[in-house]
Amino acid sequence: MSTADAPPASGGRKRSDVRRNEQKLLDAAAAVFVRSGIDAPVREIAAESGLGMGTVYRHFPTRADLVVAVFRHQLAALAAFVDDPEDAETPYEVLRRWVHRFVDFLVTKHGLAEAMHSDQAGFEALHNEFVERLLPVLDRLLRASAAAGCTRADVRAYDFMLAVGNLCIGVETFPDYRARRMIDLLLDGLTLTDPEVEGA
Amino acid sequence: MSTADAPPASGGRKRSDVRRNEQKLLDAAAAVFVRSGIDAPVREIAAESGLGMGTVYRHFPTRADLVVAVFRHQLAALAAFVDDPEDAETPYEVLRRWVHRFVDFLVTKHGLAEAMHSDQAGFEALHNEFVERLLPVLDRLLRASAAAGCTRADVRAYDFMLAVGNLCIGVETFPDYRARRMIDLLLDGLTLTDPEVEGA
Amino acid sequence: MSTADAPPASGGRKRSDVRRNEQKLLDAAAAVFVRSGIDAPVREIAAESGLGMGTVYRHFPTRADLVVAVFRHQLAALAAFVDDPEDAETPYEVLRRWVHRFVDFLVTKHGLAEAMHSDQAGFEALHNEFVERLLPVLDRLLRASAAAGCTRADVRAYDFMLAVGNLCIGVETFPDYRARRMIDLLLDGLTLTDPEVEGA
Amino acid sequence: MSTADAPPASGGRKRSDVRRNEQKLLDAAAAVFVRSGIDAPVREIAAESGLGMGTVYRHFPTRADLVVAVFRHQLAALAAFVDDPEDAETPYEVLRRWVHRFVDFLVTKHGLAEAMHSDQAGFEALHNEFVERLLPVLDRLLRASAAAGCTRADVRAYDFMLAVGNLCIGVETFPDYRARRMIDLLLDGLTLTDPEVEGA
DNA sequence: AATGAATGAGTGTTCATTCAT
DNA sequence: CATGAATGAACACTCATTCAT
Repeated sequence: MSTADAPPASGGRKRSDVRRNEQKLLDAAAAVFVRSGIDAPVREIAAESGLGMGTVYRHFPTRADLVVAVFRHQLAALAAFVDDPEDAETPYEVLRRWVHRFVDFLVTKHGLAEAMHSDQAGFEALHNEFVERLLPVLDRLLRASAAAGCTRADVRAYDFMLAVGNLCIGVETFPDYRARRMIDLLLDGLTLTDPEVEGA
Repeated sequence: MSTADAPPASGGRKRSDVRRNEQKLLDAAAAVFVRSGIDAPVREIAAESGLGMGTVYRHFPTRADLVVAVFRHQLAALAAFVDDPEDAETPYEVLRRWVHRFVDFLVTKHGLAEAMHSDQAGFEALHNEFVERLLPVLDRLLRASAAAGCTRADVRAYDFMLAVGNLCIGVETFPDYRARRMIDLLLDGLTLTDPEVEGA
Repeated sequence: MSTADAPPASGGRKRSDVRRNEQKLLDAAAAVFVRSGIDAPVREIAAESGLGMGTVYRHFPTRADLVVAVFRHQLAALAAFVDDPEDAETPYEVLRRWVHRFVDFLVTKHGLAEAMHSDQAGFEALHNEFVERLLPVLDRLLRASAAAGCTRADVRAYDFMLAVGNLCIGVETFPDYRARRMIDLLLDGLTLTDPEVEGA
Repeated sequence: MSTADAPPASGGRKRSDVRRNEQKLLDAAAAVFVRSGIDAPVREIAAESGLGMGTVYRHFPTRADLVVAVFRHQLAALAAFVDDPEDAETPYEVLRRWVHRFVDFLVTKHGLAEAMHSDQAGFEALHNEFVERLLPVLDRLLRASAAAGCTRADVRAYDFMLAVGNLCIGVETFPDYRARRMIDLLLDGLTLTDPEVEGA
C-alpha cells in the first residue's frame, strides 16, 4: 500500500516519538513523585513532562500504571543486584546486604513504601510488581541463608518483604524514627534458629 | 428559680445531651474510619452519626481532634493494661504480651496504624497521643526486660513503638501478610543480647 | 449574679434585667461592628455581650434592627447638635459645621456609611432611621442657608444627605482618599447661587 | 506574539473557541454582577454562561480577575472617549462631559461603583484598574481646566475620581436619590476658584 | 496521536436561624 | 425568658477524566 513508500516509514518514526514521550512521562512522574508524593495531581505530571494530560492517560490509563512503570527498572536493578554478590560472605550477610539495599531504595523514593501498602484501589498493580520482581530474589536469599544454618526457615519471604517495606514508612515524616535499626532488629530475629517463641 | 444554686438544673441536662451527641460522633467516626479510612469526608461522619455537619465541627474543629478523640479511650486502656500484670512472668514475657495487645488494638482498628504514620499535616496530634500515652509504658517494659537481662538495652522505645505500628500496616489490605509473625521476629531480635550489628 | 441581690417583684425585676441585657447587646454590637464590620457573625456579637444567641434574636430579630438600635442614640445626638448652635454664624457656616459633624460620625463608625447605602435586603430600616432622624435637621439647615442667600435652594436635603454619606465611603479602605475635601467641594458647590450649570 | 507567524494551525482554532468561552464568561459575569452583585456565587456565573465552574476558574483564577476583566473594555472605552473631544468647548465643559460619561458608566453597571470601593480583600485589583485607566485621563482634564482658569487647582484627581464613584452608589437602591445632581454640585464646587475653605 | 479546555462531582468550611431544655 | 447546641443550605475550590480539535 501507500504506507510502504513513505521513506522513513511513519510507523517507525512514530514509535520512536511515542517512546520518547513515554520516557519523558516516566522522568517527569519520577520527579513529581519525589516532590509531591505518589498522589500528585495528574496535571502536575503532565506539566513537568511538557506533554498534555491526554498523553499521560493514553500511556498510563491508571495512576498505578504510571507508578509501576516509574519504578519498574529500579525494581529490576534491585532484583539484579544480588546476581552480583561479593566475595566471601555468608548467605546471611548477603541477605542483610540485599535487604539494606532494598531499604535504600524505599527510603530514597519518597512515599514509595507508603504506596506499596496503599489500600487505595488500583494499587495492587504496584504491590504485584514488588511481589513479582522482588519476592523470588528475597525468597532465594532467605532459603540460602536458612540452608546454611544461619537463619530460621519458618519465615516467608512475602511477610518479610512487606515487613521491611513497612518498617520504612515514616522515615521522612518522623525524623526521630530510626527505621534502619528496626530493620536490623528484624534481621536479628531471623537468626534465632530455635523458634520456641511462637509458643502455642 | 433553681438555676442559681442548683447546677444539675437545665444546664446539666443539656450537657448530658451534648455528651450523648459527642459519643454518637465518636462512634460514628470510629465506624467511618474503619469503613472509609481516616480521610473520610466529614459529611460521611455526620451522616453516620445522624447529626448535622455543623455539630461535627462544633465538637471537633479539626479532623485530627476527632481522630485523637476516637482513640483516646482505647489508648488509655492500652496504657493501663500493663498496670495489671499477671502472675509469674519474665519481664520479657510481659513485654511480649503488651506488644501483642498493642497489635490487637492496631489490627482491630482498621487504618489506625496507617493514620498514626500519616504525613498529613495536622496529624501530629494523633502521633503525639500515641507518644504521650504509650511510650512511657513501652519504655518501662523495655527497660525492665533489659534490666532482667532478657533483652538488649540499645533499642529505643520510640523506634520500637513506631516499628510495631508499622508492621501492622496492610493487614487487611493484604490478607496473606502475617503481621503477627513479623512482630514476633522483631521481638526475637530484641533477645539477641550481643548486638554484633554495626554500632550506628 | 444579679439574681442574688435583688429579691423584690419578679415583674419589675425582669424588666430591668431585660433592659440591662439589651444594653449589653447594644454595647457589644457597637464594639463588634467597629471591630469586624456591620456584617459580623451574630455569634460574635452574642459572645461579646456574654449572652446567648437566642437572646440576640429575641431582642433584635433582624440584624438591621440591631444596627439601627446601636446607632439610634448617636443619631439623636447628631440631630440635637444643631439645636445648640454657636454664637454668630451665617446659616451656611452652621450647615457646614453640622455636615462635618455628620461626617465625623460616619467616619468614626467603621462601615456605617457603607451600611447606610447597603442594598442588602432589610437595611431599609437603617436608611429610614437616617431619613427620619437627620433629614429634618438637614432640611432645616439647608433652607435657612438658602433663605439667607448663602446657598442655592434647588438642592434637596435627601440627595445631599446621601451624597455626604456616600462621600465618606472608603475612608478606611483607601487611606489616600480625602473624603473631607470632597465634602467641602460639595459644600462649595452649594454656594453657587446661580444654577446656570444645569444646562438643559 | 506567536499568533502572528503561525495562526492557522490547529491551535488557532482551539484558541478561537477558548476566546468565545472567555467572552461567554465575561458576558455572563457582567449579567450576574448586575443581577446579584459583585459577590455572586461562582456557580451562578458558570450557570449563566452555560459553562462549567472549572472553566470559570481556569480563565479567572480569582474573582477579582473576573471583575477586572468584565470592565476592562468599558474602562478602556471610557479612557479613550476624551481623545475625541467635541468642537469648541471650554476645558471645564470637556471635564463635565467626561465626568457625566463616567457616571453613565457607573450607573449603568449596577454595583460597579460599590465594587470599586469594596473593602473585600483582593479587590485592590479592581481599584487599581480604575486608577490606572481613568486617573491619567481625569488628571489631564482637571489640569487643563485649572490651567484655563475655569476651576481650582487644589483638587486631586484621585479624590475626585473616588468621590464621583461614591456619589453614584445607591442609585438603584434608592430611586429617589438623584446622584446626577450631586455630581453637578461637586463639579460646581470645582469652579470656586477662590477656595475660602479651610486649608487642610 | 497529542492536546489541553471543559466538566462537575466531591469536599471543607461558615454561619444564619431554629428550638429543646 | 435565656441558652447555645444543632442544623443544613450555601459557597469556594480542586482535580480526575473526557473529548472536540
